[in-house]
Order: sequence, then C-alpha cells, then structure tokens
Amino acid sequence: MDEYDEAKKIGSYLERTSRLVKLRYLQAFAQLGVDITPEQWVMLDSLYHRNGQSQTELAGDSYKNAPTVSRIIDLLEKKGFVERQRFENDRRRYKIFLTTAGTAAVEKVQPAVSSLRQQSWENLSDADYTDFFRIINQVFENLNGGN
Amino acid sequence: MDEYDEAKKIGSYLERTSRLVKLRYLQAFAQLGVDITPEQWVMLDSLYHRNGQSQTELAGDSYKNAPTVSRIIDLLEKKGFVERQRFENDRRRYKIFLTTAGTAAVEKVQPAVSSLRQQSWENLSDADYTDFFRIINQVFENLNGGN
DNA sequence: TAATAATAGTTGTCATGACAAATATATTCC
DNA sequence: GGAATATATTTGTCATGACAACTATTATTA
Repeated sequence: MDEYDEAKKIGSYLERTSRLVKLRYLQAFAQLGVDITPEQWVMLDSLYHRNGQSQTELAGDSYKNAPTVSRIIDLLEKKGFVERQRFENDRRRYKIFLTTAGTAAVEKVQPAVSSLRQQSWENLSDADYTDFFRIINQVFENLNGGN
Repeated sequence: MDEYDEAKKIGSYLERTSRLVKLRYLQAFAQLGVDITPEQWVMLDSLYHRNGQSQTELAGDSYKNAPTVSRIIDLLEKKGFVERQRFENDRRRYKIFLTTAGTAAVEKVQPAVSSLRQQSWENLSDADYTDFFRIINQVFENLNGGN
C-alpha cells in the first residue's frame, strides 16, 4: 500500500505541477496586461518561430488535437493576434500568421517566460534538468507507444 | 534561441505527458466498463483510503479547488459511487462516503492502475523514479512559494 | 469521369479547472 | 446577543481537451 500510494502520484504530481505552471504563466501574462492563456501563448510562440503554419502543423507541434487548435486560433483571431489565410493550392487549409499585435505580445511576454523558467529550476542542478526531460520523455514514450 | 526553445518545453512536456497519462487511465477504465474519469478515480481512491472526508479535505488532498471537487462529487453521486452525508456538528460540511458500487469500482480498476504505473516506468531505473519525484516536487515548490 | 476515400477544419457535447460571486452555517468580537 | 467575519459548498462563466459527427475540398481508383 505504501508502494501503491507512491505510485499513484505520478499522474497527480504531473497534473498538479502542470496546472501550477500554466497558472503562473497566466498570472504573469495578466500582470503584463497581455490577455492570453498559456495555451494561446504556445501557439503564438510556435508561430513566432515559424510563421504561416497550418492548423494541423500547429496541432502536431503542440500535441493538441484539431478541434482544440481550431478554437484557440478562433480566440487569437478575435483578439487580433493572428490571421487566417487560405492556401493557394489547397483551399481546405489555412496558413496562420501572427499580426503585428501578435508579434508584440510574444515579445512583451518573453522576459516573464524566461523568468518563470528560471524560477522553475531553482535549487536544481544541470543534471536534474537533463534528467527530468529524459525521464518525462521516456514516460511519454512508454505510454504513447502502441497500447 | 536554442536555450529558449529547450526551456519552453517544461510546461509543454509536463502538459502533454499529464494529458497522456490521464487519457490512458480513461481508456483503461472504459475498457473495464467502469464509467469514471481519472479525476473521478483520484477522488474515489482518496476516499477508499480514507472514507468520510469532506470536500475541502478532498480538495486539499488532490490540489483541486472547491468548485471542481463539488462538481466531481456531483457526478460521482449521480453515478451512485458516492454519498453525501451532512456533518452532525457542522451543517455546512458534508462527509463523503464510498458506496458499495464505489468501492467495487476502485477495486475493479486497481490492476489496470498498477499496470499503467508499471508501464510508465519501463526503461527507467529506480534512481530515475526517485529523481523524478524529487525534481517535479522541487519545481512545484519553486513555483508554489509566495510569488 | 464518377464514386470513393482521405484530409483540413468546424461544431456539438461533456468533464475539468480557474475565478468570482452567491448561499448557508459557524465563529468571533464588541 | 448581535454584527461582522470566516468557512463549506454551490453556481456561473470561460478556456481547454477528448471524442464524434459534420462540411468542404482534394486525391485516388475503378
């Protein structure tokens, strides 16, 4: 039962930490007067690094599914951070582009992101950092395969 | 930018792994014909180990907030897995009790939970296991303090 | 070419989670 | 004792995410 309790926690600890990270991002953005959620930021940031992606590409990049991306892009479009343009050769697809305001939002928020990142890793070593990503990716792979 | 990209991923990797874990739980429960979500299971499991908790206690245990717990208990009650009983001395509070069906559901699902847990840690060492919890808890603490 | 299948995206429904505001009951303090 | 506070829970609103079903467009293939 001790072992069982300990084990239960992987999901719970992942979940609560993930939620806390997202909450801190949300609060940081709000404090800067940038009205976006962490998930919206992930999209904007992805576009900042590669503009003009389709929704399917954005979904793959963030491991989100199509409906989720569709709705996030809707919101970002309403807020004026992003624009949909149809592909020339394939009228099913959109290319999503950051607007000037979208680019500005990403840049405004960047120091806060760096700061939060730094804060996350306080009291932890470089080895911890490396290990953490290795382990969490292995867990992801373990559960993502076939099954 | 390389450093920046790497860093961005802590939130994303936490999030995607957390989501995958929850999805696998959901699928495992469904396959067993047990109609509960991972979050509902966390509540049931908490009650299985300590029956009669109040919603506030359940919230603290799972780091969820009061409205979320209230709604999860609503659903579990509708499904017949849980019962609300008022405290004798404090009529604001409920004690939440597992029903027979609730207990049965927890027990039915337990092997699948163990199995998923084992699968999560394949290709990882005992040290990885220990490190992972140490690191993720430190990250949680880093972000949870004051700020 | 016409029928079929595949792909891109949207919409509907439900559960979770964050926040604010509400209700009901208990506690504190003057 | 009664007013102000605090606590336990509920309800409303919105965003995200999972799934299924849908539309529109493109590709395949018989």
